[in-house]
Amino acid sequence: MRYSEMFLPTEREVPSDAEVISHQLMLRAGMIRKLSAGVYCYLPLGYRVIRKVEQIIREEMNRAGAQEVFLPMVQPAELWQESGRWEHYGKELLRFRDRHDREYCLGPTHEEVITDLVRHELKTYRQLPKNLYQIQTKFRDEIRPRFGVMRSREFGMKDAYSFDADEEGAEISYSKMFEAYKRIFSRCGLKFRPVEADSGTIGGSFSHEFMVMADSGEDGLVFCSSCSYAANLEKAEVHPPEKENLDAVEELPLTEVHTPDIRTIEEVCAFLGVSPREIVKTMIFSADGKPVAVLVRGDEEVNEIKVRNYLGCDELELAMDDIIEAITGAPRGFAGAVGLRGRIIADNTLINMRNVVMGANKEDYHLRNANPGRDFQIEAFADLKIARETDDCPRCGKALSFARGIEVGHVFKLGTKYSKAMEAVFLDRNGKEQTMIMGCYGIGTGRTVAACIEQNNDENGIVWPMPIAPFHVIITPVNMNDSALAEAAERLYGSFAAGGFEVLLDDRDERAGVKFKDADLIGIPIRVTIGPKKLAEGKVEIRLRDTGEVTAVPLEEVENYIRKLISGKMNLENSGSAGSE
RNA sequence: CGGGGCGUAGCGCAGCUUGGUAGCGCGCCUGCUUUGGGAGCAGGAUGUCGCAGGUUCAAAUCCUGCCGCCCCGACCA
Repeated sequence: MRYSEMFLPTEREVPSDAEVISHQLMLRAGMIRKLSAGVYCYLPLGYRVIRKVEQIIREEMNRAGAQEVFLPMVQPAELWQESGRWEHYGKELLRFRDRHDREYCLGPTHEEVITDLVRHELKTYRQLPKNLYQIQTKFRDEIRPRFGVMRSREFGMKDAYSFDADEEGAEISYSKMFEAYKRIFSRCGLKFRPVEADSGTIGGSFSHEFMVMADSGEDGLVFCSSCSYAANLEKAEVHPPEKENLDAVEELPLTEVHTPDIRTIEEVCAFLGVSPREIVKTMIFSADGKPVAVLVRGDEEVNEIKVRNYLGCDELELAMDDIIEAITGAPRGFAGAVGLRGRIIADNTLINMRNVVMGANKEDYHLRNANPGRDFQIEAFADLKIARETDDCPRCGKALSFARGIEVGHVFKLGTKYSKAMEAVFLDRNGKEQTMIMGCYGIGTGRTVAACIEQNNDENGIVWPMPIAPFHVIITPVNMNDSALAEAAERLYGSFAAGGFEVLLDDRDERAGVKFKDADLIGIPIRVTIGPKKLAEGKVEIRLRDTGEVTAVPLEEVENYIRKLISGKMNLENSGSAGSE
């Protein structure tokens, strides 16, 4: 490709509305342009990278035995009503009507469509297992799209769906995808980590997220310093403390204390001279419209995902002030368990609580020495808090580490959630009807590219790993008006292209500095600089984008030299964390 | 949806408080010079000042409504 002919509008200034580095660089490098909130155009440079990622995904999915299909983006409401998600998916599902007033939605994911397809065609255990995947544009009407293509409303995704006759088969399908994902992200040159995850609205029993390690990531990650435990912070389990024998601890008399306008934990601590550990925080939630009080220790935070999963509700939100007043009889800031009307559940950390401070359910009053059993009843203790540095690994008890990551892939064991609801059944070898066991497996393609940039950039721009670089090599003659340089560049360009390299020839009539800046910005791994001094010696300079290392190479050796460089940087396929196959 | 902010040339911004018909840098076009890390000089083009209504002799500027975008929160493969 000739730079002079390419649609590659680079920007030297940082766009003001781009927050994260990958978004800034994708805009500056001319990879994407925004059309509307959370909706982006991919320009040639950006789309080349997307296609590289897609190709790696295809190769690995096919290798793992999956077959590519292409499903509709526009989906009829009936299918979603059948699975129950027309009701439960919420406002993220973009719904509309056609000219006949029939209801449709834009596909945010394709479980319904694929299950419908498969139930009509697969009838016997002999036809199972099957794994079908597609690379498709999805639409989710995100409340707040942000970070460019990292969290957009319209986005590219590879989604795969497995159908098995039994649990063992489903297990195998899952682990095949798990291994394929490790290979895919390794080949993309990413530093990543699979973690246990909550399965969210997709549902199912068990899931892993593939997280690209990045400080700008939206997800908190927890992993054990000693064993292999790793989980999304949303999911990270916390072991209950040892149950202590509290018989020796005297239950002191419950006392009401006047605490004028003292609401927060900090204020209560300061006012009463106690530590947050001695306080019980009473959070009032509305679970599918019904109030529930969740108790946690004053120094802990409620993990709403855990609460939602424990209660088995669809919607969970902090209750509005009117609900708080209705069940506590006091304004926000003075809620407590004593005399509270409604369900009360408590985090495990509180199983040994004795003589604690909590709100009095009365404006400007708190209680000292509240005790469960005597003063209030707790329906159940459960793991409901957010894991912290002070918590131990739930598997081995050693210290936990925390990091941030970007979710680029997610594998789910769905079980029979969709196959049951939509009657995807087959006959087993005894002629008996069985429900198919499903799995689903997603990879965000645009997000993978953005995550890659988050990990691979410097002050000058993007630093592409070779396997997904939009071009392998850029040829930069420092002056197009010097015919010797221009001709040498043309000859190299011809031989590189014939040699199968993906090469960009910067034939623009620009000063060397401009070309160097652009080459760095768009992140091409190898730059061949053609300048007058070296050319007079029959040499060109080869500069590596990642290390900045420069080598002078004789013209006749350049092609071989670069061939070796490229294949050397492509070998991520066989590197460390790639799969075990 | 709640809170905050922004909308002026392709991009980044000033002008708005105190109304008088729009400016800077970068980019773009022409010419000359220059040519190894975002060149210099000279000349030039480019604006429904987000939209609609109102106040006024006069509105980018004041008022009202709407739209779009960004940030924080709630939400989320």
